[in-house]
Amino acid sequence: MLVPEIKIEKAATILKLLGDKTRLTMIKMLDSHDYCVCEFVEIFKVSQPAISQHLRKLKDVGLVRETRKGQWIIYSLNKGSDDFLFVQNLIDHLPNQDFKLQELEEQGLRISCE
Amino acid sequence: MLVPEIKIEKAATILKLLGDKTRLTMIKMLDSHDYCVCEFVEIFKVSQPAISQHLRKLKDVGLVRETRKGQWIIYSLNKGSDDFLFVQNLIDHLPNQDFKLQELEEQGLRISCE
DNA sequence: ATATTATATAAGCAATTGATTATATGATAG
DNA sequence: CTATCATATAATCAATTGCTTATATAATAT
Repeated sequence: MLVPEIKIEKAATILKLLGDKTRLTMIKMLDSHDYCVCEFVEIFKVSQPAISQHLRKLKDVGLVRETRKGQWIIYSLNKGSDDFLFVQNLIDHLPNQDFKLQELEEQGLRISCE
Repeated sequence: MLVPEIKIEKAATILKLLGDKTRLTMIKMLDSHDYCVCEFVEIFKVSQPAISQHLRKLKDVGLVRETRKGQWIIYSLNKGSDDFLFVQNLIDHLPNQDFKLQELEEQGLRISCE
């Protein structure tokens, strides 16, 4: 056994969650650094509730954590998750999404939650 | 870049497909050896059309191949797929499912397509 | 040819999903 | 205390999903 095992049911649950372009991109983005909800809203061009609902699903399975910072809530990868390695190995195959952050900065929207 | 990259969209499509317990188990099983449709029907306790539909989805994204062998159709992993490494790395985290084959053999159902 | 077996496709349906709008909660600023 | 800003939750809805049954296709056996 080369890698720690994850139960099929749990793996299917995680993969179903990541089988959505928005959530998969979020997770890849969070691999580089943390983001607040309002930044995701700008980036994905969907409503704030839609973003909150995606983040809630990711939080419910333990893939992300939230930290309040004043009026903002910052989301980060939960690297302590039992299944983190599974997810990490997976997102290592995906192209870096830092250009999204750059786009945000060019629009002056990054500063909003600092 | 440590591993070949896969586009976010393609990755999400594959992960959505594998985010189903039946299909994820099928792919893991096929990592050990090939199966015919009728064996999957016995193993998963769902209708034959349900199995055919799962296999069709896996075939449509290129993860499996089919080979006719008389009246049976044998499915196998498509190791030539561009995304095979992505899938392989993923299923390496899953527990072996060979016990399902053993159950089949104990019921005398394995021999049916030989 | 006809019957049988294996598989695929079509149609229908209940459950789930991902979005929206409306509203509630919670923190900060005046 | 009240207004504002950030986020979460609730309600709703159209689209998608995964199953079923019915039927079609394709190969084998008699």
